[in-house]
Amino acid sequence: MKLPEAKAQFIQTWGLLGAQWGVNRTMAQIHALLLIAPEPLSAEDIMGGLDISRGNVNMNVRELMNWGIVEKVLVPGERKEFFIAEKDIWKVGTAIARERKKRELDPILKVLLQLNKVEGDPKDKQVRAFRETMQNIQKFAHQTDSALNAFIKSEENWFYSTLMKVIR
Amino acid sequence: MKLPEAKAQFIQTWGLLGAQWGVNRTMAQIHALLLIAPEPLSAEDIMGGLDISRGNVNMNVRELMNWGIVEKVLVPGERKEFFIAEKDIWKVGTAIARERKKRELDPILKVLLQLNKVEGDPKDKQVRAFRETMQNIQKFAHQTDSALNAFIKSEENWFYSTLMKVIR
DNA sequence: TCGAACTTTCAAAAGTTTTTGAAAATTTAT
DNA sequence: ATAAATTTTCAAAAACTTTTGAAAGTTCGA
Repeated sequence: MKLPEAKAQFIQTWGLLGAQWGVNRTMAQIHALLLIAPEPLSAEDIMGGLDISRGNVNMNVRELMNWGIVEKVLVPGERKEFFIAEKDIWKVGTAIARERKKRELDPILKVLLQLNKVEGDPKDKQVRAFRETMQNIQKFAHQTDSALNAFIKSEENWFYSTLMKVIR
Repeated sequence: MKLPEAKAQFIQTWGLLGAQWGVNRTMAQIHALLLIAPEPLSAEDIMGGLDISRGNVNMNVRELMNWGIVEKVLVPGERKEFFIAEKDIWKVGTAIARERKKRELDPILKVLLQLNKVEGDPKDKQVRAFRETMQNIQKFAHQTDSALNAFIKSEENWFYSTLMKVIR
């Protein structure tokens, strides 16, 4: 396989992976394109490289910047804005974990906290069973939360070590 | 909050969480409904409980069974089939991790293996940079893979493991 | 201040996923 | 063997998400 073909393949695979990770496909593809670009790319480069519209580029690049894995750079002598991707894959990984945690785990932790305060006779089997289920889920969610926080904080060798601690 | 309200709230929250985890919302809601049901539920109970069609119930219950977190049970004297959810949340967690790994990580590992075999002059900066990026991603992906495998394999009852942590 | 270069917005169009429900298939009781 | 009960299928409809592209907004140099 030659380089251009390999690049195209990577962009497409990264896009598919992103889609399954709850990242929109185009956003992941833009990230891939920037990740393997030797130079900063302009909005137009991205439009051309992926064959997508200007608005689409704008929207997704903005989101990538929100996630903290792409940034704007200014190229001397150029009026346009250029973009580069974070190349340290660990940082990319932790950024994704952070975003997902924010979107996914934090809200349920909040609701679970409410739900095991459900009113009712503690002698009622139904009430007891419900509370127990909620408490179990809460414990699980908290463990996951701890593991993710440790991951986000750690710079190296994250999940394996944390996970071992939590599971053990 | 009273029990019925709490149940409704839980179903709705679990559904939203599921949606963000790449599980279809209805599938997650059916799982939630079964998780807090004191008795096995029939297809009709689920249709009524969530206000969805028969076909929808059938399809999503089947998928939950594929994931190994819901099973069919027969209630003596009843002709219908009934369903119950796995109540051990740790098992549910590992099932989800297993499915997601299968869908998400395994395919990219396969492609990455191909991609750092890209042909080209090792003196070419472009080729070198590309290979390096691929190798970094591969390393990251492999570590994630190991971590997930450890998580999935750990058969330990999660309750026991938390208990140990609390006691220790 | 003007206008060219560039970026952002957003409503409508295209694409994708999920749901429905009626028909077909299967199972079970008699 | 029959028919009633139940489950499964699947094409079409509905709901949801993403993309487009033209128009509005902004920035910057002269």
